[in-house]
Amino acid sequence: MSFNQTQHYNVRQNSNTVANTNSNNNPVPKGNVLYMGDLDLSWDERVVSQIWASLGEPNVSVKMMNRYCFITFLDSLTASNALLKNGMLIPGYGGKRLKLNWAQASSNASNGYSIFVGDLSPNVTEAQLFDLFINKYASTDHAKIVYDQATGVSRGYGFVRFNSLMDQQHALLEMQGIFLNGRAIKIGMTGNKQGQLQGQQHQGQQQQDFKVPIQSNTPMNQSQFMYPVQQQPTLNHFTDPNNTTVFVGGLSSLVTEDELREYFKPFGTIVYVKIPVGKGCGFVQYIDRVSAENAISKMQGFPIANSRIRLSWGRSAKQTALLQQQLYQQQRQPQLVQQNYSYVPPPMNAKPSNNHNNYYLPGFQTADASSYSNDGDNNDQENINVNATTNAFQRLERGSNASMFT
DNA sequence: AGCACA
Repeated sequence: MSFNQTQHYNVRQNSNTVANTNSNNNPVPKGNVLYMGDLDLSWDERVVSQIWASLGEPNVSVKMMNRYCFITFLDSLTASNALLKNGMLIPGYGGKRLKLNWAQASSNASNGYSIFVGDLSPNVTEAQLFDLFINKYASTDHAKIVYDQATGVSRGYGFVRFNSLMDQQHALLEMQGIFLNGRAIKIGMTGNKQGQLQGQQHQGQQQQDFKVPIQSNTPMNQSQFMYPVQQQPTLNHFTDPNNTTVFVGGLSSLVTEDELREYFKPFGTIVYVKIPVGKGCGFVQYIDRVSAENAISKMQGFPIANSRIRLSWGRSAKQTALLQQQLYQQQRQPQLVQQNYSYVPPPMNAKPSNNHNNYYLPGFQTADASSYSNDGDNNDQENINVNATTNAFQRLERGSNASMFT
């Protein structure tokens, strides 16, 4: 194919450097924005700007993502020239080389919309993960689990990609805490916070993403779902409106509790800050939920010391217990109790639904009682459960952007 | 990709 012919059409004029090489990639130039990858974790916008200044391009704007960023140049000509420096050693930054490419169009859905899926049981396969989502979201198109290069063992997390933004957004809310092979999975946004992938690059390790033809999907009645049945219909720590604790992941061991407090002070009154030793994480509890929500959405990915923090809701045993108590009092009807998590086959007639009543939450039974009510007489319990959870969702949906559920 | 303290 004519890669080598098509790649040169955006070339610069003053190219004494030019010629040769570059027989690789670089398909379609997109305006004046370049992707820059393989960044050192300690680099922030300022550092990257300095690098470009030292390369003779002082007028760039830098948008940091996780380990990569986007550089906007004055015009596409400047960007083209800059791209020629791909692979060049960065002066003064120890063996680091420039890793550059054209940025993808920023508003593209062509790469789909991904979510992070964590806390996976090590034996979960990509096929299983895919099934879990395709059963509920028709636009699911990829599931990928990250494996340790050396051992081949699952690292316990992966990514699921949708073609539809709606599906991604719904999955962020609805799949939180769903059980898969006995574990409550954790859903979060992928690296960048926008909900869209922007600069998807194909580095060397473009592994075998799992892609399942539609007809091979597990039918609903063979789903791998673990349906938790608990004494109480609990809101999980993501959905509990009383939870005001922020979990801080990716925290450098250099950071002290006092420093962490300073970073999180602007968002509201802090009850306490805790950094357990050796865990690489921390906890910040606010006096109210709104402050915590703001902190999570505003500080997501913020660089502290030599790393970027990842924020999520913390777990608060106290609050959960309290809430359970309240709910218990509303509905003192101690039947239908199964002590621990147990396998309950999904409803035979289950189907994807836009109805909140069918959201599968941990400790929450579906509104369709057919699969588990063995006494035939449906009391009010399910309805109470459904309403409590639905209300929680409505509260969440009103004042939230997706990134606070990561 | 990590969830403590009571």
